[in-house]
Amino acid sequence: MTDADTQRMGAAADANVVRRRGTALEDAIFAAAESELTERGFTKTTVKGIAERAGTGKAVLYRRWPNLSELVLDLLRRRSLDLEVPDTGSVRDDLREFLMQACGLLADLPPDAIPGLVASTVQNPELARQISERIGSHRFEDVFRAIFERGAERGEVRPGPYSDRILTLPMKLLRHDLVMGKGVPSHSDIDEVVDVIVMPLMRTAG
Amino acid sequence: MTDADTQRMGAAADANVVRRRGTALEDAIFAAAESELTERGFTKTTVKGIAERAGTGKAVLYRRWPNLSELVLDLLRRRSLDLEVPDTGSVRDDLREFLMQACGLLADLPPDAIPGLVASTVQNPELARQISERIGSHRFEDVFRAIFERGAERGEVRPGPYSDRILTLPMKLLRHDLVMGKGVPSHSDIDEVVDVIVMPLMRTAG
DNA sequence: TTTCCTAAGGAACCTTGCGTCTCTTATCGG
DNA sequence: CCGATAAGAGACGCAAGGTTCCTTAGGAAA
Repeated sequence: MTDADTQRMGAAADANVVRRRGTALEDAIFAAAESELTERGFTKTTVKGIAERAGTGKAVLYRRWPNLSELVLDLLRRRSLDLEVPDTGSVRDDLREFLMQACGLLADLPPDAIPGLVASTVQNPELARQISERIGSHRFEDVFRAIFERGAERGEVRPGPYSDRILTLPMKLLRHDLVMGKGVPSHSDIDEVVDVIVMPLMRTAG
Repeated sequence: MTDADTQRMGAAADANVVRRRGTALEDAIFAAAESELTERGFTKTTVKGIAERAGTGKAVLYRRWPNLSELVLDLLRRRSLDLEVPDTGSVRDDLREFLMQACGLLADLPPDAIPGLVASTVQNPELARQISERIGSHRFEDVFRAIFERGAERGEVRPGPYSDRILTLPMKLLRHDLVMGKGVPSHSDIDEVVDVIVMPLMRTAG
């Protein structure tokens, strides 16, 4: 009986051994991934680190995800994108409310997470699309359109139709700071974007 | 005499051996780096690949740069930032001209280069600052201010002063796409940013 | 309860690239 | 010519990505 055999038998006899399956295991993996990302950043996070933290083996992770980036992408997928469309009676307040919600979705990601994900998946158009979607892309346009159209009916802003450039403007400005490593936009950042750029632009006759 | 000894002596006797020093060597390294980046993308480019392509050893690269990211950053540094301030007589054309120049500096980088660089350096504030600068940052504000002030004198746009939010707007929008892995903005991207966002905003009474 | 199937968990393995070190010697300047 | 230095080549250690193999816990069905 070799040392390895002894070790295996030892493990098998260990009363604390508890194997998880399915959802419970995946929850543990996701929780471990979030912690590793927060503590180490995306660039320094490893599959091994997540596996160990989740109390499992690398092979278990690779049975589910082909690589780290797709695991992290799945982590983003779990966050609800069902944001509420604010209806405060004022375009300005609707925008501020919604942008705060949207930015809050990514508040706990380390600054290198988005650029790191983008860099590692840019060659794969489908993954690139999913990332773009997860961090707020085309879905958000519908919300902004609804806010502007409602405001146009109240005479607050110019009437539509609104081009993609307009509908993507607010998120692009805030996301720019996020992906450039400046961290999550603050409330005053959001206020400035709305008050200095978006509202003046939307009031013009165009 | 071992095989390794024979090999070394063989190399020493090789009439084609030409060692480069200083600038000539660095030029060869930068040229190799550009080619590797173009062919493989940032994520797949290796120090080894660049060294081999430059006909030198890894240690030579590490004598100059602590890692690949700083080599690539130095590559960006070599590109002149002395962009001309256009004076076409029209704000719109000045903007388009300048933005085309600015974007042209990065035209040959693969789409994962900027996000990759950002991700790998975000934890280092000084490097992050330099990258931000290389892909168009605070220096450009002066150019935009000059263009707008000239236009205001002609009555084309509203008068100053112009906040940072205004002065950073065009580059942020283009840079957003760049960092999101969309590649270098096209001329029509630039036209849209100018015509749909910047000019209407700058014409408003504010 | 027993049986069977399957995936969990652990460990070993291979490859690749980062980064380092050593040694020979080409190159340049004095 | 001589001396100093960095180029070039190769070896090395380590870590992480990804893979494979084996034991066995866990769940479902009989």
